[in-house]
Amino acid sequence: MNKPTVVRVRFAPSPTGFLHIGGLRTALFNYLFARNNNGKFILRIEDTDRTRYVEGATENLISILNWSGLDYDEGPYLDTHGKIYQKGDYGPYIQSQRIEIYKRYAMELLKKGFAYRCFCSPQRLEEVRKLQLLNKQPPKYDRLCRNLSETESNRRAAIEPYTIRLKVPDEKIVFTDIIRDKVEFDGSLIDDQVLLKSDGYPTYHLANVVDDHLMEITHVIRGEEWLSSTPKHILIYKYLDWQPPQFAHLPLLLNPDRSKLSKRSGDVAVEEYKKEGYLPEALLNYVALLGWSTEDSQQIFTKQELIDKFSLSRCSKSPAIFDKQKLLWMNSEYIRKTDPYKLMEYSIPFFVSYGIKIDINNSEIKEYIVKLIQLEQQKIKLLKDIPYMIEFFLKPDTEIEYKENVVKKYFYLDTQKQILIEVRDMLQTITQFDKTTLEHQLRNFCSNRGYKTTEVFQLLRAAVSGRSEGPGLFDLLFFLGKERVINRINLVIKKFFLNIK
RNA sequence: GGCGUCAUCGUCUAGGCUGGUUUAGGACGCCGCUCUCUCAAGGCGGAGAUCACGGGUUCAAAUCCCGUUGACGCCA
Repeated sequence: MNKPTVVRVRFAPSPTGFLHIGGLRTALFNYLFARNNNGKFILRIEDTDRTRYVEGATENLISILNWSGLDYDEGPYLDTHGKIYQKGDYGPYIQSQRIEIYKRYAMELLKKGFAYRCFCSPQRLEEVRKLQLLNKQPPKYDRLCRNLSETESNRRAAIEPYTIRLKVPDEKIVFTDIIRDKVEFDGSLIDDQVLLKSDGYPTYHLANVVDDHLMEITHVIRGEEWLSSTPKHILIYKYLDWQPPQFAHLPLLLNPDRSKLSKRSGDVAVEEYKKEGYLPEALLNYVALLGWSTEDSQQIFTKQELIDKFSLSRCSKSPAIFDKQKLLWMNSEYIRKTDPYKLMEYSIPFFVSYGIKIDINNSEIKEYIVKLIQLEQQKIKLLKDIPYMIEFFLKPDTEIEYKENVVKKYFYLDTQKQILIEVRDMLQTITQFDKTTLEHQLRNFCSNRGYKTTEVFQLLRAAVSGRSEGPGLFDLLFFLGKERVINRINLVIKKFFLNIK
């Protein structure tokens, strides 16, 4: 009886820093594939390369993955105190806690004759490599230790450090990739990969294969940079008598200069996008379109649509450049559709870093901010922009910043002063200080006195906000309130027109 | 250096398997007009791709085949 095969996929990052945009895309595709197939999505931490380990990187990875909304079914999680705990029947999910397992399989390979001990020193390896490069040969281990007799190998193992290498046969290794179809490699050209390092730690290749098997991973969905090492993995499966999973190698994500997306050029840390005020849904939606598309070229997807419509067969093979402009557009699309109350909540940390203190226990001020956000919602591209866009509603009248170009343009003519005085006096008489009344009165004011609306409205805007752009004037005045409006006009008259007759 | 992968507007891509319905479709960006108290958003329109190149198969190729080139990745 075959048990029904449940789709199981994993995202297996190395904790070497922050979660990378490329990593997020890989995680997303795994997530979508799992959810689409009613399968399991697993997080595994591949931290066996101790030289690249960064303190706190695992916690970081988990928390940013959490922020992105890609929930997984098994793996390490963070508790409320930020401590790691693990959940799932296939654990531990952190490779550094599985070292003995890898050792065991390395030994099995050794025993079966599919691997061998290599006693070559790093210095000798380096010399061999140099010589090969000099002769324009591909740098590759010369297999010196491959033919050591068993007794010789055992004898030296007792007294010398050694690594364990895979015996790569001189034959063609062919496999079918879901995205790329048939891929063929010549075994005679592949290096005898080190599986177990002299310190007893496994290399990526061994640990990865062992875990994928033990965790019953059915589909390996990863970046194209792993395509060339796949034949080695296939070999390990074969030698251990295991059924290999199906492979799908995603096209690479590139910098605008067409190099592999890297930390060196541009922002690649998901953390950075969070800090800039991108919504996770927008980031995910954008990244989903890098290497995947629907036939009708749909651009905006809900998460559920993404899950329902996703399929590996619609993934493209060619690499994609990460285009920040389009991401920005998509983010504003999402912000426009987000509930203003949520936007208010999301924007609080951005107010803090902007230097505006908001009393989060004061529901009145929060309501007010929600209204203000609503006024500008169409224009917000990043959450980061919110404080700047509405700060003049929140600052005391005396702290309004008057832009230089505004002062030059609006606060220097005698007629402008006159208009301000007249408008102020007119506004003073309005008892119903609401939008419709304001609009009605201001338009009447203009037509009665023969002023152009643009002239008066922009002048008023400048006087109360210090800017030449912003929300509609009547909204602006209404949400400021009569008292502050009058006060600000007076302040401007005093401050800028004092020297004018 | 070897091996591998890829190749449609500046960018993301549809179409390619099952050749003609494609004067190659959509999205971002760009430009213009419009709406308008401003900035956006919206509406309308525009520019932008000899489908990398060369050869073949065919009445017909972006689509099938072969080769070349380029880009990128991996191996240290």
